[in-house]
Amino acid sequence: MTADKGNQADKIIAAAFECLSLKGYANVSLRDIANEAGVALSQLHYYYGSKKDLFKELILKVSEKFSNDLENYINKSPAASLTPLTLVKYFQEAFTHNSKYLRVLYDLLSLALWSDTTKQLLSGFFNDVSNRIEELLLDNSTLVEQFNVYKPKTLSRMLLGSMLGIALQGLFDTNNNNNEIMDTFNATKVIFD
Amino acid sequence: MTADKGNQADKIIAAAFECLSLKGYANVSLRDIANEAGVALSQLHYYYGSKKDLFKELILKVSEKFSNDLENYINKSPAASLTPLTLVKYFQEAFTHNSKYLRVLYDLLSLALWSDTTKQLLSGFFNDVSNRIEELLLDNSTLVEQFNVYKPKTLSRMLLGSMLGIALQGLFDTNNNNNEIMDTFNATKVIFD
DNA sequence: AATATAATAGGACGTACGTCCGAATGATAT
DNA sequence: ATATCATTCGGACGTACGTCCTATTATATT
Repeated sequence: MTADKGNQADKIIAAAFECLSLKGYANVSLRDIANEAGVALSQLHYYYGSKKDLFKELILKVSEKFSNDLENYINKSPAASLTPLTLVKYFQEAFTHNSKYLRVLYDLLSLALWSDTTKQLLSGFFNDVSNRIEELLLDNSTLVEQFNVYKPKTLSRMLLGSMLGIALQGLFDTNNNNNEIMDTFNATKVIFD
Repeated sequence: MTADKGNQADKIIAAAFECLSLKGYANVSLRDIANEAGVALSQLHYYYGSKKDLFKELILKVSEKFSNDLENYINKSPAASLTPLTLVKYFQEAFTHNSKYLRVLYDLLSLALWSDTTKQLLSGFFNDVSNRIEELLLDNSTLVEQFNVYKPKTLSRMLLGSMLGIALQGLFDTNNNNNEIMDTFNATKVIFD
């Protein structure tokens, strides 16, 4: 999502993301984005046609980035320690170092509450991530046994939901006390005791 | 939040809520609200001064309603069965019968990501609810013992976060399969096994 | 070098928005 | 009945927005 000099279209998307992470969709105008990108307003229409289409593209980029990040995080973990806790650690890391992305994700989610096309895009993203978590669960046979009352799909959705909700809560901590939020993430480990 | 005939100010707030639940903050204009309320546009300025102040009022009303609902739900549960699972059941009920309120809550949350005054309002609300959950936890001495590794405050935040996240996820289920979401809520019970 | 195509910029267009004024109406007190 | 104050309304004002047209500049093709 860093600006690729020379590629105007990417520069615009990157600027859109930057604006979004600073002010949120409701407060961002195409003029803001054009300014941030250092580009004429009309360029946005030239490359993306409409505001809707521009943000459609942005959503695809953001969810792709999230999926890739998660995948990389999983892959760099030693296979021996690959558990659902990997997911917890990933969210802790994301919250600490990429809260900007989390804010944008939630902003886009709220957008999707009222727009069917956006909803479709993001529910696809949710499904992808949730399926990936399900794979993690299934890789661990003792876990499957431990939770055999619940379907792995259900468990993975529960886990993902918890992560998202705790992170969301953390974004509202006015004291900005990261320790408390990390502890809250950690508390989900009671699930695997 | 139902329109109180004769009280114009309340009628306007109720209309604002209705519009919000249908279209979301970003897509609602003061003219929409005035129409919904059956009132002249200028009345909104007369009673609330500005759009910001109107929604500030609305946020207070909505969070009050949430807190009250939860409190009522807790109180009508038999004391014997008063556990954190009460919270799970409350969210299941809210999701099934009051998803409109949940949608509005998330919309307002996303608003708060970018507005300090809104953030303050809603983080106060979060704290209230989280404190109430903490009381529920503390009432159950066996639970306190079971989870003595984690502070009750941390556990309550984890629980609330999980509920919010799972509900959020549910709002994006395009198949609208309520059974799956209820199962996902139920899966949080593994915490108390 | 000449020509065609793509990219960029400036700026105009209509629209929808939040705000708020001034007049009309209703209610209340003297 | 008159005066005072609160309430309601229609509509105007300036502004900011998304869209898109036209002219200009850069790039590629012959």
